[in-house]
Amino acid sequence: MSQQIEKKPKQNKPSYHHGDLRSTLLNAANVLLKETGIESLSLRKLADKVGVSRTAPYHHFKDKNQLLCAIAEQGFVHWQQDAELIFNQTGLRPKEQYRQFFHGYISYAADNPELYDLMFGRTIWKQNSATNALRDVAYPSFHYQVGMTKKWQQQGLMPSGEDTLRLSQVTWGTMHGIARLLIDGIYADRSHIDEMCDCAINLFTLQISV
Amino acid sequence: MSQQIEKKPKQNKPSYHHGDLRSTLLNAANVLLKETGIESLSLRKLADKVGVSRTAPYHHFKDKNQLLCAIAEQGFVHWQQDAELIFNQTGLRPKEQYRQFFHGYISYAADNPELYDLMFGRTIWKQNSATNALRDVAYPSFHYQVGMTKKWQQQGLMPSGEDTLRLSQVTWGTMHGIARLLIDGIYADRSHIDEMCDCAINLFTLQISV
DNA sequence: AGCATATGTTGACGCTGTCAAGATAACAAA
DNA sequence: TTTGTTATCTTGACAGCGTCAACATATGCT
Repeated sequence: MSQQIEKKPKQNKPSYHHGDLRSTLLNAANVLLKETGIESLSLRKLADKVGVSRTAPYHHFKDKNQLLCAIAEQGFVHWQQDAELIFNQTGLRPKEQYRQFFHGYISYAADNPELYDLMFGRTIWKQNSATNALRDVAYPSFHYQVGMTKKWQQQGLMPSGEDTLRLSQVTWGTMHGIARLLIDGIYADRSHIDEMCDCAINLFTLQISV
Repeated sequence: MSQQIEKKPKQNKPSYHHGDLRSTLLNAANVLLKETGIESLSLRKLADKVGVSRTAPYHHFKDKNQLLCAIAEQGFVHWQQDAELIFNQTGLRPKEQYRQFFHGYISYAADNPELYDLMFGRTIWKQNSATNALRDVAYPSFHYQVGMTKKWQQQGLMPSGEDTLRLSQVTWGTMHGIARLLIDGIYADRSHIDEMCDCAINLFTLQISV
Protein backbone atom coordinates (compact mmCIF):
# COMPACT_ATOMS: atom_id res chain seq x y z
CA MET A 1 0.00 0.00 0.00
CA SER A 2 2.53 2.56 1.13
CA GLN A 3 4.65 1.50 -1.82
CA GLN A 4 1.92 2.48 -4.25
CA ILE A 5 1.45 5.83 -2.59
CA GLU A 6 5.14 6.48 -2.82
CA LYS A 7 5.34 5.35 -6.42
CA LYS A 8 2.62 7.47 -7.95
CA PRO A 9 3.77 11.02 -7.26
CA LYS A 10 7.20 10.94 -8.84
CA GLN A 11 7.34 14.67 -8.87
CA ASN A 12 10.80 15.77 -9.79
CA LYS A 13 12.65 12.60 -10.54
CA PRO A 14 11.70 11.22 -13.92
CA SER A 15 12.72 7.59 -13.64
CA TYR A 16 13.03 4.98 -16.31
CA HIS A 17 9.85 3.30 -15.17
CA HIS A 18 6.84 5.52 -15.10
CA GLY A 19 5.00 3.80 -12.30
CA ASP A 20 1.42 4.32 -13.35
CA LEU A 21 1.51 4.67 -17.07
CA ARG A 22 -1.74 2.87 -17.85
CA SER A 23 -4.07 5.19 -15.99
CA THR A 24 -1.97 8.21 -16.96
CA LEU A 25 -2.45 7.24 -20.59
CA LEU A 26 -6.18 6.80 -20.11
CA ASN A 27 -6.55 10.20 -18.49
CA ALA A 28 -4.47 11.94 -21.13
CA ALA A 29 -6.38 10.12 -23.86
CA ASN A 30 -9.65 11.38 -22.45
CA VAL A 31 -8.34 14.92 -22.49
CA LEU A 32 -6.94 14.63 -26.00
CA LEU A 33 -10.18 13.04 -27.15
CA LYS A 34 -12.24 15.91 -25.82
CA GLU A 35 -9.87 18.58 -27.09
CA THR A 36 -8.89 17.39 -30.53
CA GLY A 37 -11.41 14.68 -31.41
CA ILE A 38 -11.04 11.01 -32.11
CA GLU A 39 -9.81 11.69 -35.61
CA SER A 40 -6.54 13.20 -34.47
CA LEU A 41 -6.02 11.01 -31.42
CA SER A 42 -2.85 9.12 -32.22
CA LEU A 43 -0.82 6.85 -29.98
CA ARG A 44 2.32 8.77 -30.86
CA LYS A 45 0.91 12.14 -29.84
CA LEU A 46 -0.53 10.57 -26.73
CA ALA A 47 2.80 9.05 -25.72
CA ASP A 48 4.50 12.32 -26.44
CA LYS A 49 2.04 14.24 -24.28
CA VAL A 50 2.64 11.87 -21.40
CA GLY A 51 6.39 12.01 -21.91
CA VAL A 52 7.17 8.43 -22.89
CA SER A 53 8.38 6.90 -26.12
CA ARG A 54 6.03 5.96 -28.97
CA THR A 55 5.91 2.27 -28.16
CA ALA A 56 5.63 2.45 -24.40
CA PRO A 57 1.81 2.28 -24.49
CA TYR A 58 2.06 -1.12 -26.15
CA HIS A 59 3.07 -2.63 -22.82
CA HIS A 60 -0.32 -1.60 -21.40
CA PHE A 61 -2.62 -1.91 -24.42
CA LYS A 62 -2.26 -4.55 -27.08
CA ASP A 63 -3.05 -2.02 -29.79
CA LYS A 64 -4.88 1.22 -30.38
CA ASN A 65 -8.22 -0.53 -30.38
CA GLN A 66 -7.73 -1.77 -26.82
CA LEU A 67 -6.99 1.75 -25.68
CA LEU A 68 -10.16 3.00 -27.32
CA CYS A 69 -12.16 0.19 -25.74
CA ALA A 70 -10.81 1.08 -22.32
CA ILE A 71 -11.88 4.70 -22.80
CA ALA A 72 -15.34 3.64 -23.92
CA GLU A 73 -15.53 1.34 -20.93
CA GLN A 74 -15.05 4.26 -18.55
CA GLY A 75 -17.68 6.16 -20.47
CA PHE A 76 -20.25 3.40 -19.94
CA VAL A 77 -19.55 3.28 -16.23
CA HIS A 78 -20.07 7.01 -15.82
CA TRP A 79 -23.14 7.02 -18.02
CA GLN A 80 -24.71 4.16 -16.11
CA GLN A 81 -24.10 6.02 -12.87
CA ASP A 82 -25.80 9.11 -14.26
CA ALA A 83 -28.79 7.07 -15.43
CA GLU A 84 -29.19 5.31 -12.09
CA LEU A 85 -29.23 8.65 -10.32
CA ILE A 86 -32.36 9.45 -12.28
CA PHE A 87 -33.92 6.00 -11.98
CA ASN A 88 -33.42 5.84 -8.22
CA GLN A 89 -34.84 9.27 -7.58
CA THR A 90 -37.94 8.86 -5.41
CA GLY A 91 -41.21 10.75 -5.57
CA LEU A 92 -40.95 11.34 -9.28
CA ARG A 93 -43.93 10.88 -11.56
CA PRO A 94 -43.14 8.35 -14.32
CA LYS A 95 -43.45 10.87 -17.12
CA GLU A 96 -41.12 13.30 -15.38
CA GLN A 97 -38.65 10.49 -14.77
CA TYR A 98 -38.72 9.52 -18.43
CA ARG A 99 -38.32 13.15 -19.39
CA GLN A 100 -35.23 13.49 -17.24
CA PHE A 101 -33.81 10.28 -18.63
CA PHE A 102 -34.39 11.32 -22.23
CA HIS A 103 -32.91 14.79 -21.82
CA GLY A 104 -30.09 13.39 -19.72
CA TYR A 105 -29.18 10.95 -22.48
CA ILE A 106 -28.98 13.68 -25.10
CA SER A 107 -27.08 15.97 -22.76
CA TYR A 108 -24.51 13.29 -22.06
CA ALA A 109 -23.99 12.84 -25.78
CA ALA A 110 -23.85 16.58 -26.43
CA ASP A 111 -21.39 17.18 -23.60
CA ASN A 112 -19.12 14.29 -24.60
CA PRO A 113 -19.54 13.96 -28.35
CA GLU A 114 -16.27 12.20 -29.05
CA LEU A 115 -16.71 9.83 -26.14
CA TYR A 116 -20.25 9.06 -27.21
CA ASP A 117 -19.02 8.33 -30.71
CA LEU A 118 -16.54 5.88 -29.25
CA MET A 119 -19.11 4.19 -27.01
CA PHE A 120 -21.83 3.77 -29.64
CA GLY A 121 -19.98 4.24 -32.91
CA ARG A 122 -18.75 1.97 -35.63
CA THR A 123 -15.09 2.43 -34.75
CA ILE A 124 -15.40 -0.21 -32.07
CA TRP A 125 -18.55 -2.18 -32.86
CA LYS A 126 -18.50 -2.48 -36.62
CA GLN A 127 -15.47 -4.73 -36.77
CA ASN A 128 -16.46 -6.72 -33.72
CA SER A 129 -13.37 -5.41 -32.01
CA ALA A 130 -14.96 -4.73 -28.64
CA THR A 131 -13.04 -6.01 -25.64
CA ASN A 132 -14.71 -8.50 -23.32
CA ALA A 133 -14.31 -5.97 -20.54
CA LEU A 134 -16.18 -3.42 -22.64
CA ARG A 135 -18.97 -5.86 -23.46
CA ASP A 136 -19.33 -6.68 -19.78
CA VAL A 137 -20.14 -3.04 -19.10
CA ALA A 138 -22.07 -2.18 -22.23
CA TYR A 139 -24.55 -5.07 -22.44
CA PRO A 140 -25.96 -4.64 -18.91
CA SER A 141 -26.55 -0.99 -19.73
CA PHE A 142 -28.83 -1.99 -22.59
CA HIS A 143 -30.66 -4.53 -20.48
CA TYR A 144 -31.12 -2.05 -17.69
CA GLN A 145 -32.90 0.20 -20.13
CA VAL A 146 -35.16 -2.59 -21.31
CA GLY A 147 -36.12 -3.20 -17.69
CA MET A 148 -37.02 0.44 -17.22
CA THR A 149 -39.14 0.38 -20.37
CA LYS A 150 -41.04 -2.60 -19.01
CA LYS A 151 -41.68 -0.71 -15.80
CA TRP A 152 -42.92 2.32 -17.72
CA GLN A 153 -45.32 0.12 -19.62
CA GLN A 154 -46.64 -1.38 -16.40
CA GLN A 155 -47.07 2.08 -14.94
CA GLY A 156 -49.25 3.02 -17.90
CA LEU A 157 -46.81 5.59 -19.23
CA MET A 158 -46.07 3.71 -22.43
CA PRO A 159 -48.36 1.55 -24.57
CA SER A 160 -48.50 -1.93 -23.07
CA GLY A 161 -49.58 -3.42 -26.37
CA GLU A 162 -46.12 -3.14 -27.87
CA ASP A 163 -43.46 -5.76 -27.28
CA THR A 164 -41.15 -4.46 -24.57
CA LEU A 165 -37.93 -5.25 -26.39
CA ARG A 166 -39.09 -3.65 -29.63
CA LEU A 167 -40.41 -0.63 -27.79
CA SER A 168 -37.17 -0.04 -25.96
CA GLN A 169 -35.22 -0.55 -29.17
CA VAL A 170 -37.32 2.10 -30.87
CA THR A 171 -37.20 4.61 -28.03
CA TRP A 172 -33.47 4.07 -27.63
CA GLY A 173 -33.06 4.26 -31.38
CA THR A 174 -34.76 7.65 -31.34
CA MET A 175 -32.51 8.99 -28.60
CA HIS A 176 -29.50 7.59 -30.41
CA GLY A 177 -30.60 9.10 -33.70
CA ILE A 178 -31.14 12.55 -32.26
CA ALA A 179 -27.83 12.33 -30.42
CA ARG A 180 -25.99 11.30 -33.55
CA LEU A 181 -27.56 13.96 -35.75
CA LEU A 182 -26.45 16.46 -33.15
CA ILE A 183 -22.90 15.32 -32.53
CA ASP A 184 -22.22 14.55 -36.18
CA GLY A 185 -22.99 18.13 -37.13
CA ILE A 186 -26.23 17.58 -39.02
CA TYR A 187 -28.49 19.24 -36.46
CA ALA A 188 -25.94 21.94 -35.90
CA ASP A 189 -28.36 23.98 -33.83
CA ARG A 190 -28.49 22.65 -30.30
CA SER A 191 -31.09 25.22 -29.27
CA HIS A 192 -33.92 23.20 -30.80
CA ILE A 193 -32.85 19.89 -29.31
CA ASP A 194 -34.92 20.25 -26.17
CA GLU A 195 -38.07 20.82 -28.18
CA MET A 196 -37.30 17.76 -30.28
CA CYS A 197 -36.89 15.66 -27.16
CA ASP A 198 -40.22 16.84 -25.77
CA CYS A 199 -41.90 16.10 -29.08
CA ALA A 200 -40.52 12.57 -29.03
CA ILE A 201 -41.62 12.10 -25.43
CA ASN A 202 -45.13 13.18 -26.39
CA LEU A 203 -45.22 10.61 -29.14
CA PHE A 204 -43.95 7.78 -26.96
CA THR A 205 -46.08 8.36 -23.87
CA LEU A 206 -49.84 7.96 -23.57
CA GLN A 207 -51.91 11.09 -23.18
CA ILE A 208 -53.91 9.72 -20.27
CA SER A 209 -50.78 8.86 -18.39
CA VAL A 210 -49.75 9.08 -14.76
CA MET B 1 -20.43 15.33 -78.92
CA SER B 2 -18.86 12.78 -81.21
CA GLN B 3 -15.52 13.67 -79.67
CA GLN B 4 -16.73 12.64 -76.24
CA ILE B 5 -18.06 9.38 -77.55
CA GLU B 6 -14.76 8.65 -79.19
CA LYS B 7 -12.78 9.57 -76.15
CA LYS B 8 -14.48 7.44 -73.54
CA PRO B 9 -13.93 3.91 -74.79
CA LYS B 10 -10.16 3.83 -75.05
CA GLN B 11 -10.23 0.10 -75.12
CA ASN B 12 -6.81 -1.20 -76.01
CA LYS B 13 -4.64 1.86 -76.28
CA PRO B 14 -3.71 3.12 -72.85
CA SER B 15 -2.72 6.68 -73.57
CA TYR B 16 -1.01 9.20 -71.37
CA HIS B 17 -4.27 11.02 -70.85
CA HIS B 18 -7.02 8.90 -69.48
CA GLY B 19 -9.90 10.72 -71.08
CA ASP B 20 -12.59 10.27 -68.45
CA LEU B 21 -10.74 9.81 -65.21
CA ARG B 22 -13.14 11.66 -62.99
CA SER B 23 -16.14 9.44 -63.49
CA THR B 24 -13.94 6.36 -63.66
CA LEU B 25 -12.58 7.27 -60.25
CA LEU B 26 -16.06 7.82 -58.87
CA ASN B 27 -17.26 4.46 -60.11
CA ALA B 28 -14.23 2.62 -58.80
CA ALA B 29 -14.54 4.44 -55.50
CA ASN B 30 -18.12 3.29 -55.14
CA VAL B 31 -17.06 -0.29 -55.74
CA LEU B 32 -14.14 -0.08 -53.34
CA LEU B 33 -16.37 1.58 -50.78
CA LYS B 34 -18.90 -1.22 -50.94
CA GLU B 35 -16.29 -3.96 -50.96
CA THR B 36 -13.75 -2.85 -48.41
CA GLY B 37 -15.45 -0.09 -46.42
CA ILE B 38 -14.69 3.56 -45.99
CA GLU B 39 -11.96 2.81 -43.51
CA SER B 40 -9.70 1.22 -46.08
CA LEU B 41 -10.63 3.44 -49.00
CA SER B 42 -7.41 5.23 -49.86
CA LEU B 43 -6.64 7.47 -52.79
CA ARG B 44 -3.54 5.43 -53.53
CA LYS B 45 -5.37 2.13 -53.74
CA LEU B 46 -8.06 3.80 -55.79
CA ALA B 47 -5.58 5.25 -58.26
CA ASP B 48 -3.84 1.91 -58.46
CA LYS B 49 -7.09 0.09 -59.18
CA VAL B 50 -7.88 2.50 -61.99
CA GLY B 51 -4.35 2.25 -63.34
CA VAL B 52 -3.08 5.78 -62.85
CA SER B 53 -0.43 7.23 -60.59
CA ARG B 54 -1.08 8.21 -56.98
CA THR B 55 -1.47 11.89 -57.63
CA ALA B 56 -3.54 11.77 -60.79
CA PRO B 57 -6.83 12.04 -58.85
CA TYR B 58 -5.72 15.42 -57.53
CA HIS B 59 -6.38 16.94 -60.93
CA HIS B 60 -10.06 16.05 -60.56
CA PHE B 61 -10.61 16.36 -56.81
CA LYS B 62 -8.93 18.96 -54.64
CA ASP B 63 -8.41 16.42 -51.91
CA LYS B 64 -9.83 13.21 -50.50
CA ASN B 65 -12.71 15.06 -48.90
CA GLN B 66 -13.95 16.33 -52.24
CA LEU B 67 -13.93 12.81 -53.60
CA LEU B 68 -15.98 11.62 -50.63
CA CYS B 69 -18.42 14.51 -51.06
CA ALA B 70 -18.88 13.61 -54.72
CA ILE B 71 -19.69 10.02 -53.78
CA ALA B 72 -22.17 11.15 -51.13
CA GLU B 73 -23.71 13.50 -53.69
CA GLN B 74 -24.50 10.59 -55.98
CA GLY B 75 -25.95 8.74 -53.02
CA PHE B 76 -28.38 11.56 -52.27
CA VAL B 77 -29.52 11.71 -55.86
CA HIS B 78 -30.29 8.01 -55.97
CA TRP B 79 -31.93 8.05 -52.55
CA GLN B 80 -34.14 10.98 -53.49
CA GLN B 81 -35.22 9.12 -56.63
CA ASP B 82 -36.13 6.06 -54.56
CA ALA B 83 -38.13 8.17 -52.13
CA GLU B 84 -40.04 9.97 -54.86
CA LEU B 85 -41.00 6.65 -56.39
CA ILE B 86 -42.83 5.91 -53.16
CA PHE B 87 -44.26 9.40 -52.69
CA ASN B 88 -45.60 9.58 -56.22
CA GLN B 89 -47.26 6.19 -56.11
CA THR B 90 -51.01 6.70 -56.53
CA GLY B 91 -53.85 4.91 -54.81
CA LEU B 92 -51.85 4.24 -51.68
CA ARG B 93 -53.39 4.76 -48.25
CA PRO B 94 -51.28 7.25 -46.23
CA LYS B 95 -50.31 4.71 -43.60
CA GLU B 96 -49.14 2.24 -46.23
CA GLN B 97 -47.19 4.99 -47.96
CA TYR B 98 -45.48 5.93 -44.73
CA ARG B 99 -44.77 2.28 -44.04
CA GLN B 100 -43.09 1.89 -47.41
CA PHE B 101 -41.10 5.06 -46.90
CA PHE B 102 -39.90 3.99 -43.45
CA HIS B 103 -38.90 0.48 -44.49
CA GLY B 104 -37.39 1.83 -47.69
CA TYR B 105 -35.20 4.22 -45.73
CA ILE B 106 -33.86 1.47 -43.50
CA SER B 107 -33.38 -0.86 -46.46
CA TYR B 108 -31.37 1.75 -48.32
CA ALA B 109 -29.11 2.16 -45.31
CA ALA B 110 -28.80 -1.58 -44.79
CA ASP B 111 -28.01 -2.22 -48.43
CA ASN B 112 -25.46 0.61 -48.68
CA PRO B 113 -24.02 0.91 -45.18
CA GLU B 114 -20.77 2.58 -46.15
CA LEU B 115 -22.48 4.99 -48.51
CA TYR B 116 -25.06 5.84 -45.86
CA ASP B 117 -22.29 6.51 -43.38
CA LEU B 118 -20.74 8.88 -45.87
CA MET B 119 -24.01 10.68 -46.60
CA PHE B 120 -25.13 11.14 -43.01
CA GLY B 121 -21.95 10.59 -41.01
CA ARG B 122 -19.51 12.82 -39.22
CA THR B 123 -16.74 12.27 -41.76
CA ILE B 124 -18.22 14.94 -43.98
CA TRP B 125 -20.56 16.98 -41.78
CA LYS B 126 -18.70 17.25 -38.51
CA GLN B 127 -15.90 19.41 -39.84
CA ASN B 128 -18.16 21.47 -42.06
CA SER B 129 -16.31 20.07 -45.01
CA ALA B 130 -19.34 19.47 -47.21
CA THR B 131 -19.07 20.72 -50.76
CA ASN B 132 -21.56 23.27 -52.00
CA ALA B 133 -22.62 20.78 -54.63
CA LEU B 134 -23.33 18.26 -51.89
CA ARG B 135 -25.33 20.74 -49.85
CA ASP B 136 -27.37 21.62 -52.89
CA VAL B 137 -28.51 18.02 -53.10
CA ALA B 138 -28.73 17.18 -49.41
CA TYR B 139 -30.72 20.11 -48.05
CA PRO B 140 -33.66 19.78 -50.47
CA SER B 141 -33.89 16.13 -49.45
CA PHE B 142 -34.49 17.18 -45.87
CA HIS B 143 -37.04 19.77 -46.85
CA TYR B 144 -38.84 17.33 -49.07
CA GLN B 145 -39.30 15.10 -46.06
CA VAL B 146 -40.66 17.93 -43.96
CA GLY B 147 -43.20 18.59 -46.68
CA MET B 148 -44.31 14.99 -46.64
CA THR B 149 -44.68 15.07 -42.87
CA LYS B 150 -46.93 18.11 -43.15
CA LYS B 151 -49.07 16.26 -45.66
CA TRP B 152 -49.33 13.24 -43.37
CA GLN B 153 -50.45 15.50 -40.56
CA GLN B 154 -53.13 17.05 -42.76
CA GLN B 155 -54.29 13.61 -43.82
CA GLY B 156 -54.81 12.70 -40.20
CA LEU B 157 -52.10 10.07 -40.17
CA MET B 158 -49.87 11.91 -37.73
CA PRO B 159 -50.79 14.12 -34.76
CA SER B 160 -51.53 17.61 -36.05
CA GLY B 161 -50.87 19.10 -32.62
CA GLU B 162 -47.12 18.72 -32.97
CA ASP B 163 -45.00 21.26 -34.78
CA THR B 164 -44.31 19.94 -38.25
CA LEU B 165 -40.58 20.64 -38.21
CA ARG B 166 -40.09 19.03 -34.80
CA LEU B 167 -42.21 16.07 -35.76
CA SER B 168 -40.25 15.40 -38.92
CA GLN B 169 -36.99 15.84 -37.04
CA VAL B 170 -38.09 13.22 -34.51
CA THR B 171 -39.40 10.73 -37.06
CA TRP B 172 -36.33 11.17 -39.19
CA GLY B 173 -34.16 10.93 -36.08
CA THR B 174 -35.77 7.60 -35.28
CA MET B 175 -35.13 6.22 -38.75
CA HIS B 176 -31.60 7.53 -38.63
CA GLY B 177 -31.02 6.02 -35.20
CA ILE B 178 -32.28 2.59 -36.19
CA ALA B 179 -30.26 2.75 -39.39
CA ARG B 180 -27.10 3.70 -37.52
CA LEU B 181 -27.50 1.07 -34.83
CA LEU B 182 -27.84 -1.44 -37.62
CA ILE B 183 -24.99 -0.39 -39.89
CA ASP B 184 -22.63 0.34 -37.01
CA GLY B 185 -22.95 -3.22 -35.78
CA ILE B 186 -24.87 -2.60 -32.57
CA TYR B 187 -28.12 -4.18 -33.72
CA ALA B 188 -26.21 -6.93 -35.45
CA ASP B 189 -29.36 -8.89 -36.09
CA ARG B 190 -31.16 -7.55 -39.13
CA SER B 191 -33.99 -10.04 -38.75
CA HIS B 192 -35.70 -7.96 -36.08
CA ILE B 193 -35.39 -4.67 -37.90
CA ASP B 194 -38.72 -4.95 -39.68
CA GLU B 195 -40.53 -5.46 -36.39
CA MET B 196 -38.77 -2.44 -34.93
CA CYS B 197 -39.85 -0.33 -37.89
CA ASP B 198 -43.47 -1.40 -37.51
CA CYS B 199 -43.33 -0.66 -33.80
CA ALA B 200 -42.07 2.85 -34.53
CA ILE B 201 -44.74 3.37 -37.17
CA ASN B 202 -47.39 2.37 -34.63
CA LEU B 203 -46.08 4.93 -32.18
CA PHE B 204 -45.94 7.75 -34.73
CA THR B 205 -49.30 7.24 -36.43
CA LEU B 206 -52.73 7.74 -34.91
CA GLN B 207 -54.83 4.67 -34.26
CA ILE B 208 -57.94 6.14 -35.88
CA SER B 209 -56.06 6.89 -39.05
CA VAL B 210 -56.89 6.67 -42.71
C1' DA C 1 23.21 -12.30 -5.30
C1' DG C 2 21.14 -13.75 -9.23
C1' DC C 3 17.59 -14.32 -12.43
C1' DA C 4 12.93 -13.80 -14.48
C1' DT C 5 9.72 -10.44 -15.61
C1' DA C 6 7.74 -6.02 -16.36
C1' DT C 7 8.42 -1.93 -18.43
C1' DG C 8 10.74 1.43 -21.19
C1' DT C 9 13.81 2.66 -25.43
C1' DT C 10 15.38 3.23 -30.48
C1' DG C 11 15.19 1.51 -35.27
C1' DA C 12 12.64 0.10 -39.02
C1' DC C 13 8.72 -0.99 -42.25
C1' DG C 14 4.76 -0.12 -44.97
C1' DC C 15 0.88 2.53 -45.23
C1' DT C 16 -1.40 7.09 -45.70
C1' DG C 17 -2.53 12.19 -47.80
C1' DT C 18 -0.49 15.69 -50.26
C1' DC C 19 2.90 19.11 -52.18
C1' DA C 20 6.50 20.36 -55.84
C1' DA C 21 8.53 19.88 -60.18
C1' DG C 22 8.76 17.96 -64.52
C1' DA C 23 6.65 15.30 -68.74
C1' DT C 24 3.14 14.86 -72.18
C1' DA C 25 -0.96 15.59 -74.71
C1' DA C 26 -4.89 18.52 -76.18
C1' DC C 27 -6.49 22.74 -77.81
C1' DA C 28 -6.80 27.57 -79.34
C1' DA C 29 -4.79 31.39 -81.69
C1' DA C 30 -1.56 33.10 -85.05
C1' DT D 1 0.81 24.64 -89.83
C1' DT D 2 3.15 26.27 -86.10
C1' DT D 3 3.30 28.13 -81.58
C1' DG D 4 2.02 28.79 -77.01
C1' DT D 5 -1.29 27.98 -73.25
C1' DT D 6 -3.58 24.85 -70.55
C1' DA D 7 -5.17 20.42 -68.78
C1' DT D 8 -3.66 16.25 -67.39
C1' DC D 9 -0.50 12.69 -65.74
C1' DT D 10 4.15 11.39 -63.90
C1' DT D 11 7.92 10.61 -60.29
C1' DG D 12 10.13 12.30 -56.04
C1' DA D 13 9.68 13.73 -51.53
C1' DC D 14 7.90 14.59 -46.78
C1' DA D 15 5.61 14.05 -42.43
C1' DG D 16 2.44 11.38 -39.88
C1' DC D 17 0.47 7.04 -38.61
C1' DG D 18 0.26 1.94 -36.24
C1' DT D 19 3.11 -1.58 -35.03
C1' DC D 20 6.87 -5.16 -34.94
C1' DA D 21 11.75 -6.49 -33.51
C1' DA D 22 15.64 -5.91 -30.79
C1' DC D 23 17.71 -3.97 -26.99
C1' DA D 24 18.04 -1.43 -22.15
C1' DT D 25 16.76 -0.93 -17.50
C1' DA D 26 14.43 -1.39 -13.32
C1' DT D 27 11.58 -4.31 -10.16
C1' DG D 28 10.70 -8.23 -7.44
C1' DC D 29 11.08 -13.14 -6.18
C1' DT D 30 14.10 -17.15 -4.83
